[in-house]
Amino acid sequence: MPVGLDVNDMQKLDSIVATRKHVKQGQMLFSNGDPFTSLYAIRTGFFKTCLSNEDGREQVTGFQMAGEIIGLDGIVSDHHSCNAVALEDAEVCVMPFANIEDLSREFPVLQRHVHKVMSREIVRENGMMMMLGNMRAEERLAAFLLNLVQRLHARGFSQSEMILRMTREEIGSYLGLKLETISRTFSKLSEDGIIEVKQRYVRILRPDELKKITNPQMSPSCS
Amino acid sequence: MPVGLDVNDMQKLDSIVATRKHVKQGQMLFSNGDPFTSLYAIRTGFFKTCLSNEDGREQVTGFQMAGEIIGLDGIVSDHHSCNAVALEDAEVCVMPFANIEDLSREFPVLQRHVHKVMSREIVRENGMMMMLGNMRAEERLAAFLLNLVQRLHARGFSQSEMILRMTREEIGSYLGLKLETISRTFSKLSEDGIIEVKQRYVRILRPDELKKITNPQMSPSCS
DNA sequence: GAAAGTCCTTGATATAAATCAATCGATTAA
DNA sequence: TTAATCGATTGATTTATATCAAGGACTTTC
Repeated sequence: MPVGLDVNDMQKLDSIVATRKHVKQGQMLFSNGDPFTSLYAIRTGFFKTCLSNEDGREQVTGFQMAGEIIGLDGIVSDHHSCNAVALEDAEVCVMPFANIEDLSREFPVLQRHVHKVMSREIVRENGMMMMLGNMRAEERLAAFLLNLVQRLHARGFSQSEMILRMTREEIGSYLGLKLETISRTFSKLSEDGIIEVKQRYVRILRPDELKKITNPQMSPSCS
Repeated sequence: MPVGLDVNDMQKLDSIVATRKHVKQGQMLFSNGDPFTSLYAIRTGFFKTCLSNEDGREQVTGFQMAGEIIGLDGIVSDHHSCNAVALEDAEVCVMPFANIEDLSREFPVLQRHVHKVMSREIVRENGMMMMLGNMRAEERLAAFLLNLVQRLHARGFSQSEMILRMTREEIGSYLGLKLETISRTFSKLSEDGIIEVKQRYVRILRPDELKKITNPQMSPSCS
């Protein structure tokens, strides 16, 4: 946080993230209907958030990794409206929302940060609507892989290879496709020499080609 | 606002919504790339927000009516990332976001309200992902009509009939379908005696049947 | 190390929605 | 009033993805 805060101020802000919680792979951090008390900052590990229908259909609404915030869905109704499941053993900071609101009034920089985090989530979901409403399977998977590797790279990992933390079915649910379609699309990208896939391991061999798939109409001179 | 605020406080809060702006049908209130300065509360009229791709594909991300807030997408990057277009002549309150942040620090009730508005939008978009990822055309249109008429009813209009403010193409874009599919699905619901449609006029004849379409797996005893 | 359980891949076929095309109706302009 | 335009409907056909089905590759358990 880039501000002129003194030691006392820093201690107050630290109090937001004072308590931590471990979540084992497969466990839920919170689930639909739970009372909302806190936002969670992921310290380590990997989560999915998902909704389930009355008739059992599941929609994965996001995959979250270290440094990202989950739980924003709970603010509006004081209850969570989705499930947050750890896809690998994880540790989160529990940030009681009452504290966040109190300290936001005292520290404009925190207030601004909270607003940006929420707005970022809105913009991300706007992009998901574009993806789900307009893109073909290959475009969706290409955009998904580029987004994932970019976020991993921002955390110091490779910009070309990764280990997926989720199954084909979960990717499919996120992208509005069936697991078989995800599998076939991986195979297609692999046959085309654009990526290398071995189970959960993915390496991006030709990132430009992958980007071109997400922007199919781009003229060659623009690339 | 249900709080113990004195006259002076009320005047401060009113200052947020001091300036108004008229937007003619077809005009944009803001568009992708515009600097973000304000949120807008719709006083009268009807808007759509939409994203366009590099290659010209358009995704309608929402339809907004009186009392709803648009512009939240701009907070994260200080620039808007979508277009807001008036579908009929409209009037909005211009709410400078700097004022909102200042007064939110002073009035917890306003702070809370801002957080809920943003969270509500996140939850709505979660639901859209479920719709776009998992539902069939008939389910999407049924859910869309029920949502629209419910919001209109909350504003004092009929709970069974409405005039659509948007074209079939715009509905299709919102629901991830083509305009022909929207038209055919309207005709199907009409033939089944569930709704009556004449151009932009829609009347819901059998709301329970419409709800059943959105929850296809519900057993009869649950309805 | 065999068995069981997950997850993934691939093939054959079905299907919902898209696309292409023509017409119709309603509104606006001349 | 007649064009002209825009939006909506409907039909015929195509297509991308889903579905159904079988087998293969890892991983975990005992």
